[in-house]
Amino acid sequence: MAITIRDVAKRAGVAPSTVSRVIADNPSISEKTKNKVRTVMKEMNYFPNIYAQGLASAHSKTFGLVLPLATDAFYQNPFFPTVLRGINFEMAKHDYSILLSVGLDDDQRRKHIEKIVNGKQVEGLIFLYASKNDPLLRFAQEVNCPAVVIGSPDNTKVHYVDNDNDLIGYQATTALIQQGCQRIAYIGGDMDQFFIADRHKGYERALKDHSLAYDPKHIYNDFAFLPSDGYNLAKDTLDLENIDGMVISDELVAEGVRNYLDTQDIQDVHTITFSAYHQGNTQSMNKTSYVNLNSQIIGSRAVDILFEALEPDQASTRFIHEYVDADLHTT
Amino acid sequence: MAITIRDVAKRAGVAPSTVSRVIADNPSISEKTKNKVRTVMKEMNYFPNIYAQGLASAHSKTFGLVLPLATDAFYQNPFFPTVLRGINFEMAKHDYSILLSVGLDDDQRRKHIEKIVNGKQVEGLIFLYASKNDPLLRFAQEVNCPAVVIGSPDNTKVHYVDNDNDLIGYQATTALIQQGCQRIAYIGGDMDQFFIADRHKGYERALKDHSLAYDPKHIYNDFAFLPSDGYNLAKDTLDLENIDGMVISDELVAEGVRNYLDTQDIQDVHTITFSAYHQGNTQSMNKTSYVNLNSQIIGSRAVDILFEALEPDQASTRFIHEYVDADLHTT
DNA sequence: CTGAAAGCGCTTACAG
DNA sequence: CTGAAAGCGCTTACAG
Repeated sequence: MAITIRDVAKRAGVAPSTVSRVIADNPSISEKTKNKVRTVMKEMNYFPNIYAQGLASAHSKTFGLVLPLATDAFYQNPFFPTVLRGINFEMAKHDYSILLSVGLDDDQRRKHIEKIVNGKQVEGLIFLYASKNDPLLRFAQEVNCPAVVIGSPDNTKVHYVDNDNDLIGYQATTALIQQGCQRIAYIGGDMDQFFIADRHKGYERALKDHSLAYDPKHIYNDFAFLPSDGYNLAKDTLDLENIDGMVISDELVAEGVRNYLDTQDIQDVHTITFSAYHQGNTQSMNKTSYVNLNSQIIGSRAVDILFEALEPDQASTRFIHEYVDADLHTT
Repeated sequence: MAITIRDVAKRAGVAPSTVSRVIADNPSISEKTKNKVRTVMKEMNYFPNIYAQGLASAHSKTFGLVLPLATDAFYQNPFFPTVLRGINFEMAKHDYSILLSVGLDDDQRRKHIEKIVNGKQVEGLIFLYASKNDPLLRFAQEVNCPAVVIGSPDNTKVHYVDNDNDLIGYQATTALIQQGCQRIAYIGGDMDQFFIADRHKGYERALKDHSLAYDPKHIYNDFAFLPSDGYNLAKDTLDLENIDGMVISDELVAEGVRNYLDTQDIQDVHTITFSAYHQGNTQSMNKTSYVNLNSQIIGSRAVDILFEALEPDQASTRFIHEYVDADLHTT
């Protein structure tokens, strides 16, 4: 049917094994032979059968990407495409592919992962979220499948990459304090999300270090991560009279809040948020600061770590916990 | 190394070919044998090697999912996770996997697709977008790779699924007219996007059919699809004095527009938009209508069509162009 | 209803 | 620097 390595070999006047080595760019093959074989491959429009390569070499050259449930607000956030871009960038370098693992419920997702991991369709897993007591992550650990989490899971026996959310919460809050804010609110969201809770910790510590009182009334949670929610939050819930600064964990929420402030022409409230990807077009507005999370870098680092984890020469089991630097942009 | 079909066969006291047939649930194997073999497979925690299956059977059991460039505003829209949910739902039924094809530029994306298609890593492609003169789509056609587009491409020689955007543009506009609107604006966005242009056509036709004048001043384009843009559009650009209804193509933009209207307490302007997935929590507001696009169904239909296209018994080449019904919800 | 055998298209020691 | 041979772990006619 399809054209195979034998066909190429025959036409090029070499052995199939030689063609195979040319595909792998094996240094023991002479440039002359390589050129000849490559020319023939082009002529015949030859492409190696990936499944045959995978079976023979025991390398599928693909990673599984584990996404949250498809209903998750996660997908609305620029974080997702940005980190995906980073992952893709790094995988392309290594000529690896991404197999998606979604699923309508945990059971379905687990079965799928079980199948692709045990069935050797993937060499490793990238978790695009960190959640409490994740059964899928536990499974990966049980079967000893190399895995890296993007985020900070409640489980240290796994590789992960993240921003240092405690630190950036601290930095963001400190930035507002240095701009003169005294009554700073923390607009979190779901405190069950580790990054929300960690940034909150940093916020709290920053207040303390600068001798400002921590006031539970200034902590806002329990709303979804959508701009309309930010807008409505500002309109209906925030006690704007008693706030001169806000640390807003989610950038879409921050956008909604700013829209409201603009509408009401409220000019004396500073805001700072955390941005996966800073679009050039955003005019740097007055009293509007942000922390660039460099999420694309998080994605590529995750891939790098997975490749490291795949190296067989690691004497000991160790887990890489890496924090990607974020940069503060104040106005 | 890993446990294979031979190990299972030995332990179960049958031939490897029998085990293979049990895996495939081949009806020619007795229930008794099936049970015995299945028990052993469980005991030994056996999972078939997917690459070996794929190589031997010439079925990779995976489809490639072609995404737009990672920078695309597309990812911000609920359409993406919703359609992904539909795709996943349908693929899970058939026990198929999804291989992602992203890429930082067209060249990289094309090379990757070339590799996975020619290398038999995927049996078909699902395009999650329709764009003008898409080189990737053209490539799929050239190599005769089964493909289905989600959206309406400028190319009829391919399968596709979409809403009937002309029709729903018509229906949405008519709904506003029936609610008494006379000066209806069309908030589109990028007229290069086929769905924006098609809904606009329907809008224009509805006006005509109801003897309302088409006024170019009422057509708004050239802004991005983000809620903040909707808000700012309403604030700075829209001529709200002369508008009593708006057909807003993008639901996030619509959200921004409504936020602005609420703020200004403008109550006499109807809006209607198109929604990929209607969240239950949205209180049905006054003069706020929507068209449910049933995007999840679009996703599952795309998968079904791809499976149909894979059937070898199709005598003639034919292309399926399917429109998924949308439902109008007025207030 | 089941088994023995060939084959899918590669890679990789091994030998030279 | 290159080739012959075995093997990766399955599936699938073919035969009985």
